[in-house]
Amino acid sequence: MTGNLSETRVDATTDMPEEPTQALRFGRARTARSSALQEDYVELIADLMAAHGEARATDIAKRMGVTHPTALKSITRLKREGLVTSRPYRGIFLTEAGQELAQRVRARHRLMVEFLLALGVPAEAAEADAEGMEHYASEATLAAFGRFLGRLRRDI
Amino acid sequence: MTGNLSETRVDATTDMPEEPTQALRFGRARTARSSALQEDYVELIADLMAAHGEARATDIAKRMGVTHPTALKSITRLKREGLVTSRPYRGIFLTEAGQELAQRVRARHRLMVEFLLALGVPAEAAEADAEGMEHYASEATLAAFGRFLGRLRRDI
DNA sequence: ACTGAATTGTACCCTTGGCTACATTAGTCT
DNA sequence: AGACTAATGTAGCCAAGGGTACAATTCAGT
Ligand SMILES: [Mn+2]
Ligand SMILES: [Mn+2]
Ligand SMILES: [Mn+2]
Ligand SMILES: [Mn+2]
Repeated sequence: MTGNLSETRVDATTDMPEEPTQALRFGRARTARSSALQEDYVELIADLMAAHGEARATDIAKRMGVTHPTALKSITRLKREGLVTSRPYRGIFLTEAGQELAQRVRARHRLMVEFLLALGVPAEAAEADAEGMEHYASEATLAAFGRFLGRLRRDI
Repeated sequence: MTGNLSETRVDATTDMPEEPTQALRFGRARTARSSALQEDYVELIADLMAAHGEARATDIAKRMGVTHPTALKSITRLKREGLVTSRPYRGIFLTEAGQELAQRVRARHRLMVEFLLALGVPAEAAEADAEGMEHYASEATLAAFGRFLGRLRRDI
Protein backbone atom coordinates (compact mmCIF):
# COMPACT_ATOMS: atom_id res chain seq x y z
CA MET A 1 0.00 0.00 0.00
CA THR A 2 2.56 2.51 -1.10
CA GLY A 3 0.26 4.48 -3.39
CA ASN A 4 0.40 8.21 -2.82
CA LEU A 5 -3.08 9.60 -2.34
CA SER A 6 -2.32 12.94 -3.94
CA GLU A 7 -0.57 11.45 -6.95
CA THR A 8 -1.58 13.08 -10.21
CA ARG A 9 -3.93 10.91 -12.22
CA VAL A 10 -2.65 10.19 -15.67
CA ASP A 11 -4.30 8.43 -18.55
CA ALA A 12 -2.61 5.04 -18.62
CA THR A 13 -2.53 4.81 -22.40
CA THR A 14 -1.16 8.29 -23.11
CA ASP A 15 0.89 9.03 -20.01
CA MET A 16 -0.64 12.52 -19.97
CA PRO A 17 -2.62 14.12 -17.16
CA GLU A 18 -6.35 13.56 -17.51
CA GLU A 19 -8.10 16.26 -19.45
CA PRO A 20 -10.19 17.87 -16.70
CA THR A 21 -7.25 17.84 -14.29
CA GLN A 22 -5.00 19.61 -16.72
CA ALA A 23 -7.69 22.12 -17.67
CA LEU A 24 -8.12 23.00 -14.00
CA ARG A 25 -4.40 23.57 -13.62
CA PHE A 26 -4.24 25.89 -16.59
CA GLY A 27 -7.28 27.69 -15.25
CA ARG A 28 -5.58 28.28 -11.92
CA ALA A 29 -2.51 29.61 -13.72
CA ARG A 30 -4.75 32.03 -15.66
CA THR A 31 -6.31 33.27 -12.43
CA ALA A 32 -2.91 33.82 -10.87
CA ARG A 33 -1.69 35.65 -13.97
CA SER A 34 -4.60 38.05 -13.77
CA SER A 35 -3.86 39.07 -10.17
CA ALA A 36 -0.07 39.21 -10.55
CA LEU A 37 0.03 42.82 -11.73
CA GLN A 38 -2.26 44.03 -8.99
CA GLU A 39 -0.16 42.30 -6.38
CA ASP A 40 2.98 43.97 -7.69
CA TYR A 41 1.36 47.41 -7.64
CA VAL A 42 0.09 47.00 -4.10
CA GLU A 43 3.47 45.76 -2.90
CA LEU A 44 5.22 48.65 -4.62
CA ILE A 45 2.84 51.22 -3.18
CA ALA A 46 3.45 49.87 0.33
CA ASP A 47 7.21 50.04 -0.24
CA LEU A 48 7.03 53.64 -1.48
CA MET A 49 4.89 54.64 1.48
CA ALA A 50 7.37 53.05 3.87
CA ALA A 51 10.35 54.65 2.15
CA HIS A 52 9.02 58.13 1.31
CA GLY A 53 5.86 58.49 3.39
CA GLU A 54 3.80 58.73 0.20
CA ALA A 55 3.18 56.98 -3.11
CA ARG A 56 2.99 59.27 -6.14
CA ALA A 57 1.67 58.08 -9.47
CA THR A 58 4.83 59.14 -11.30
CA ASP A 59 7.08 57.22 -8.94
CA ILE A 60 4.93 54.15 -9.27
CA ALA A 61 5.13 54.40 -13.06
CA LYS A 62 8.92 54.85 -13.00
CA ARG A 63 9.43 51.90 -10.69
CA MET A 64 7.14 49.69 -12.74
CA GLY A 65 8.96 50.71 -15.91
CA VAL A 66 5.75 51.86 -17.53
CA THR A 67 4.29 55.16 -18.77
CA HIS A 68 2.20 57.14 -16.33
CA PRO A 69 -1.13 56.67 -18.15
CA THR A 70 -0.61 52.93 -17.95
CA ALA A 71 0.10 53.17 -14.23
CA LEU A 72 -2.92 55.41 -13.71
CA LYS A 73 -5.16 52.93 -15.46
CA SER A 74 -3.95 50.11 -13.24
CA ILE A 75 -4.44 52.30 -10.18
CA THR A 76 -8.01 52.98 -11.30
CA ARG A 77 -8.56 49.26 -11.35
CA LEU A 78 -7.06 48.92 -7.86
CA LYS A 79 -9.52 51.56 -6.67
CA ARG A 80 -12.39 49.67 -8.21
CA GLU A 81 -11.22 46.53 -6.38
CA GLY A 82 -11.14 48.44 -3.09
CA LEU A 83 -7.40 48.10 -2.55
CA VAL A 84 -6.51 51.76 -2.93
CA THR A 85 -7.95 55.27 -2.61
CA SER A 86 -6.90 58.61 -4.07
CA ARG A 87 -8.21 62.12 -4.61
CA PRO A 88 -7.33 64.12 -7.76
CA TYR A 89 -3.77 65.44 -7.76
CA ARG A 90 -3.03 63.82 -4.39
CA GLY A 91 -1.12 60.64 -3.71
CA ILE A 92 -2.25 57.03 -3.66
CA PHE A 93 -3.25 55.36 -0.39
CA LEU A 94 -3.80 51.73 0.50
CA THR A 95 -7.09 50.73 2.10
CA GLU A 96 -7.18 48.27 4.95
CA ALA A 97 -7.60 45.46 2.44
CA GLY A 98 -4.75 46.87 0.39
CA GLN A 99 -2.43 46.94 3.37
CA GLU A 100 -3.27 43.39 4.29
CA LEU A 101 -2.64 42.23 0.74
CA ALA A 102 0.62 44.18 0.62
CA GLN A 103 1.82 42.52 3.79
CA ARG A 104 1.10 39.03 2.52
CA VAL A 105 2.61 39.74 -0.88
CA ARG A 106 5.71 41.29 0.61
CA ALA A 107 6.28 38.34 2.95
CA ARG A 108 5.89 35.96 0.02
CA HIS A 109 8.29 38.00 -2.10
CA ARG A 110 10.95 37.94 0.61
CA LEU A 111 10.55 34.24 1.21
CA MET A 112 10.87 33.54 -2.50
CA VAL A 113 14.04 35.61 -2.84
CA GLU A 114 15.59 34.20 0.30
CA PHE A 115 14.87 30.69 -0.87
CA LEU A 116 16.47 31.20 -4.28
CA LEU A 117 19.52 32.82 -2.70
CA ALA A 118 19.86 29.91 -0.29
CA LEU A 119 19.82 27.56 -3.27
CA GLY A 120 22.76 29.42 -4.78
CA VAL A 121 20.99 31.54 -7.39
CA PRO A 122 22.90 34.80 -8.01
CA ALA A 123 21.24 37.81 -6.39
CA GLU A 124 20.08 39.64 -9.50
CA ALA A 125 18.59 36.48 -11.03
CA ALA A 126 16.96 35.61 -7.72
CA GLU A 127 15.29 39.02 -7.53
CA ALA A 128 14.16 38.97 -11.13
CA ASP A 129 12.84 35.40 -11.09
CA ALA A 130 11.10 35.88 -7.76
CA GLU A 131 9.26 38.87 -9.21
CA GLY A 132 7.53 36.51 -11.64
CA MET A 133 7.41 33.17 -9.83
CA GLU A 134 6.03 34.52 -6.53
CA HIS A 135 2.54 34.90 -7.99
CA TYR A 136 2.20 31.21 -8.80
CA ALA A 137 3.47 29.58 -5.62
CA SER A 138 0.70 27.95 -3.56
CA GLU A 139 0.67 27.82 0.22
CA ALA A 140 1.98 24.25 0.01
CA THR A 141 5.00 25.36 -2.01
CA LEU A 142 5.67 28.36 0.21
CA ALA A 143 5.52 26.07 3.23
CA ALA A 144 8.05 23.74 1.61
CA PHE A 145 10.35 26.70 0.92
CA GLY A 146 10.05 27.73 4.54
CA ARG A 147 10.87 24.22 5.77
CA PHE A 148 13.93 24.17 3.53
CA LEU A 149 15.20 27.45 4.95
CA GLY A 150 14.50 26.25 8.47
CA ARG A 151 16.45 23.05 7.91
CA LEU A 152 19.37 25.02 6.50
CA ARG A 153 19.48 27.29 9.53
CA ARG A 154 19.17 24.41 12.00
CA ASP A 155 21.99 22.47 10.33
CA ILE A 156 24.11 25.61 10.32
CA MET B 1 36.58 42.17 1.04
CA THR B 2 33.46 40.06 1.45
CA GLY B 3 31.25 42.13 -0.85
CA ASN B 4 29.28 40.06 -3.32
CA LEU B 5 29.70 41.40 -6.85
CA SER B 6 26.22 40.42 -7.95
CA GLU B 7 24.51 41.89 -4.90
CA THR B 8 21.44 43.92 -5.75
CA ARG B 9 22.05 47.63 -5.48
CA VAL B 10 19.68 49.34 -3.11
CA ASP B 11 19.21 52.99 -2.35
CA ALA B 12 20.88 53.40 1.02
CA THR B 13 18.29 55.85 2.34
CA THR B 14 15.19 53.95 1.29
CA ASP B 15 16.35 50.33 1.41
CA MET B 16 14.54 49.78 -1.90
CA PRO B 17 16.07 48.58 -5.16
CA GLU B 18 17.21 51.43 -7.36
CA GLU B 19 14.57 52.62 -9.75
CA PRO B 20 16.06 51.52 -13.09
CA THR B 21 17.01 48.12 -11.68
CA GLN B 22 13.52 47.45 -10.46
CA ALA B 23 11.95 48.70 -13.70
CA LEU B 24 14.12 46.26 -15.63
CA ARG B 25 13.01 43.39 -13.44
CA PHE B 26 9.33 44.19 -13.90
CA GLY B 27 9.98 44.50 -17.63
CA ARG B 28 11.49 41.05 -17.75
CA ALA B 29 8.51 39.65 -15.86
CA ARG B 30 6.18 41.28 -18.42
CA THR B 31 8.11 39.71 -21.28
CA ALA B 32 7.95 36.29 -19.66
CA ARG B 33 4.24 36.68 -19.04
CA SER B 34 3.61 37.40 -22.68
CA SER B 35 5.33 34.22 -23.88
CA ALA B 36 3.95 31.96 -21.15
CA LEU B 37 0.76 31.10 -23.00
CA GLN B 38 2.57 30.33 -26.23
CA GLU B 39 4.98 28.07 -24.39
CA ASP B 40 2.10 26.15 -22.83
CA TYR B 41 0.38 25.69 -26.17
CA VAL B 42 3.53 24.45 -27.87
CA GLU B 43 4.25 22.05 -25.04
CA LEU B 44 0.69 20.76 -25.11
CA ILE B 45 0.72 20.27 -28.87
CA ALA B 46 3.92 18.26 -28.62
CA ASP B 47 2.39 16.12 -25.87
CA LEU B 48 -0.75 15.46 -27.92
CA MET B 49 1.33 14.55 -30.97
CA ALA B 50 3.37 12.13 -28.89
CA ALA B 51 0.29 10.59 -27.27
CA HIS B 52 -2.17 10.46 -30.19
CA GLY B 53 -0.05 11.06 -33.28
CA GLU B 54 -1.94 14.28 -33.96
CA ALA B 55 -3.01 17.53 -32.32
CA ARG B 56 -6.59 18.58 -33.01
CA ALA B 57 -7.86 22.06 -32.21
CA THR B 58 -10.72 20.70 -30.12
CA ASP B 59 -8.42 18.59 -27.97
CA ILE B 60 -6.10 21.52 -27.44
CA ALA B 61 -9.04 23.67 -26.35
CA LYS B 62 -10.33 20.99 -23.95
CA ARG B 63 -6.90 20.47 -22.40
CA MET B 64 -6.33 24.20 -21.99
CA GLY B 65 -9.76 24.58 -20.42
CA VAL B 66 -10.80 27.16 -22.95
CA THR B 67 -13.39 27.43 -25.73
CA HIS B 68 -12.32 26.41 -29.19
CA PRO B 69 -12.43 29.91 -30.74
CA THR B 70 -10.03 31.06 -28.04
CA ALA B 71 -7.70 28.16 -28.80
CA LEU B 72 -7.93 28.86 -32.53
CA LYS B 73 -6.99 32.47 -32.02
CA SER B 74 -3.92 31.49 -30.02
CA ILE B 75 -3.00 28.94 -32.66
CA THR B 76 -3.26 31.66 -35.31
CA ARG B 77 -0.76 33.65 -33.31
CA LEU B 78 1.54 30.63 -33.07
CA LYS B 79 1.37 30.34 -36.87
CA ARG B 80 2.28 33.98 -37.26
CA GLU B 81 5.26 33.41 -34.97
CA GLY B 82 6.39 30.47 -37.10
CA LEU B 83 5.98 27.86 -34.37
CA VAL B 84 3.11 25.95 -35.95
CA THR B 85 1.47 25.18 -39.29
CA SER B 86 -2.00 24.01 -40.22
CA ARG B 87 -4.28 23.68 -43.23
CA PRO B 88 -8.04 24.19 -42.96
CA TYR B 89 -9.85 21.31 -41.27
CA ARG B 90 -6.59 19.43 -40.74
CA GLY B 91 -4.60 19.13 -37.54
CA ILE B 92 -1.96 21.39 -36.05
CA PHE B 93 1.73 20.69 -36.66
CA LEU B 94 4.86 22.06 -35.01
CA THR B 95 7.53 23.60 -37.19
CA GLU B 96 11.20 22.90 -36.55
CA ALA B 97 11.32 25.98 -34.34
CA GLY B 98 8.16 24.81 -32.59
CA GLN B 99 9.61 21.40 -31.87
CA GLU B 100 12.77 22.88 -30.47
CA LEU B 101 10.79 25.21 -28.23
CA ALA B 102 8.57 22.33 -27.13
CA GLN B 103 11.58 20.26 -26.15
CA ARG B 104 13.11 23.04 -24.05
CA VAL B 105 9.81 23.90 -22.43
CA ARG B 106 9.02 20.30 -21.64
CA ALA B 107 12.42 19.71 -20.05
CA ARG B 108 11.97 22.83 -17.96
CA HIS B 109 8.48 21.76 -16.90
CA ARG B 110 9.72 18.35 -15.78
CA LEU B 111 12.65 19.81 -13.88
CA MET B 112 10.34 22.25 -12.12
CA VAL B 113 7.90 19.54 -11.06
CA GLU B 114 10.63 17.16 -10.00
CA PHE B 115 12.24 19.88 -7.93
CA LEU B 116 9.04 20.79 -6.11
CA LEU B 117 8.29 17.12 -5.44
CA ALA B 118 11.78 16.63 -4.04
CA LEU B 119 11.18 19.55 -1.69
CA GLY B 120 8.09 17.82 -0.34
CA VAL B 121 5.35 19.70 -2.18
CA PRO B 122 2.28 17.47 -2.69
CA ALA B 123 1.96 16.22 -6.25
CA GLU B 124 -1.11 18.16 -7.34
CA ALA B 125 0.24 21.45 -5.95
CA ALA B 126 3.61 20.76 -7.54
CA GLU B 127 2.03 20.25 -10.95
CA ALA B 128 -0.22 23.28 -10.66
CA ASP B 129 2.46 25.63 -9.35
CA ALA B 130 5.02 24.44 -11.89
CA GLU B 131 2.58 25.27 -14.68
CA GLY B 132 2.81 28.93 -13.70
CA MET B 133 6.29 29.28 -12.20
CA GLU B 134 8.16 27.52 -15.01
CA HIS B 135 7.84 30.52 -17.32
CA TYR B 136 9.72 32.83 -14.97
CA ALA B 137 12.70 30.70 -13.98
CA SER B 138 15.97 31.86 -15.53
CA GLU B 139 18.78 29.54 -16.59
CA ALA B 140 20.55 30.38 -13.33
CA THR B 141 17.57 29.25 -11.29
CA LEU B 142 17.04 26.10 -13.35
CA ALA B 143 20.72 25.26 -12.89
CA ALA B 144 20.35 25.67 -9.13
CA PHE B 145 17.32 23.35 -9.16
CA GLY B 146 19.36 20.80 -11.11
CA ARG B 147 22.23 21.00 -8.63
CA PHE B 148 19.82 20.48 -5.76
CA LEU B 149 18.38 17.34 -7.35
CA GLY B 150 21.87 16.08 -8.12
CA ARG B 151 22.97 16.55 -4.52
CA LEU B 152 19.88 14.73 -3.29
CA ARG B 153 20.58 11.74 -5.54
CA ARG B 154 24.26 11.62 -4.65
CA ASP B 155 23.54 11.72 -0.91
CA ILE B 156 21.04 8.93 -1.44
C1' DA C 1 1.99 87.24 -7.77
C1' DC C 2 3.89 85.09 -11.99
C1' DT C 3 5.75 81.91 -14.66
C1' DG C 4 7.76 77.59 -16.14
C1' DA C 5 8.40 72.81 -15.11
C1' DA C 6 6.66 68.70 -13.28
C1' DT C 7 2.81 66.08 -12.21
C1' DT C 8 -1.58 64.47 -13.02
C1' DG C 9 -5.53 63.58 -15.77
C1' DT C 10 -7.95 62.39 -20.19
C1' DA C 11 -8.77 60.80 -24.83
C1' DC C 12 -7.90 57.59 -28.01
C1' DC C 13 -5.32 53.70 -30.22
C1' DC C 14 -3.48 48.85 -30.33
C1' DT C 15 -2.83 43.75 -29.10
C1' DT C 16 -3.82 39.81 -26.33
C1' DG C 17 -6.78 36.55 -24.66
C1' DG C 18 -11.23 35.54 -22.99
C1' DC C 19 -16.29 34.81 -24.50
C1' DT C 20 -20.99 33.67 -27.45
C1' DA C 21 -23.39 32.91 -31.63
C1' DC C 22 -23.58 31.20 -35.94
C1' DA C 23 -21.84 29.14 -40.49
C1' DT C 24 -19.41 25.65 -42.81
C1' DT C 25 -17.05 21.38 -43.49
C1' DA C 26 -15.81 16.57 -42.48
C1' DG C 27 -16.88 12.15 -40.86
C1' DT C 28 -19.93 8.33 -39.56
C1' DC C 29 -23.71 5.42 -39.66
C1' DT C 30 -27.72 3.55 -41.84
C1' DA D 1 -26.45 8.67 -50.91
C1' DG D 2 -28.32 11.17 -47.18
C1' DA D 3 -28.56 12.68 -42.68
C1' DC D 4 -26.92 13.59 -38.32
C1' DT D 5 -23.04 14.82 -35.40
C1' DA D 6 -18.73 16.56 -34.42
C1' DA D 7 -15.16 19.54 -35.65
C1' DT D 8 -13.65 23.67 -37.53
C1' DG D 9 -13.94 28.33 -38.93
C1' DT D 10 -15.68 33.23 -38.56
C1' DA D 11 -17.76 37.37 -36.70
C1' DG D 12 -18.23 40.33 -33.14
C1' DC D 13 -18.20 41.49 -28.16
C1' DC D 14 -15.47 42.59 -23.84
C1' DA D 15 -11.62 43.71 -20.34
C1' DA D 16 -6.78 44.22 -19.32
C1' DG D 17 -2.69 46.30 -20.09
C1' DG D 18 0.43 48.47 -23.05
C1' DG D 19 1.24 52.88 -25.83
C1' DT D 20 1.01 58.57 -27.64
C1' DA D 21 -0.68 63.06 -27.59
C1' DC D 22 -2.44 66.67 -25.36
C1' DA D 23 -4.96 69.33 -21.48
C1' DA D 24 -5.18 70.81 -16.79
C1' DT D 25 -3.32 71.46 -12.35
C1' DT D 26 0.11 72.01 -8.82
C1' DC D 27 4.38 73.48 -7.14
C1' DA D 28 8.83 76.06 -6.88
C1' DG D 29 11.56 79.76 -7.61
C1' DT D 30 11.88 84.32 -8.59
MN1 LIG E 1 5.93 40.15 -8.73
MN1 LIG F 1 7.16 41.22 -5.69
MN1 LIG G 1 3.00 26.55 -18.01
MN1 LIG H 1 4.16 23.39 -18.71
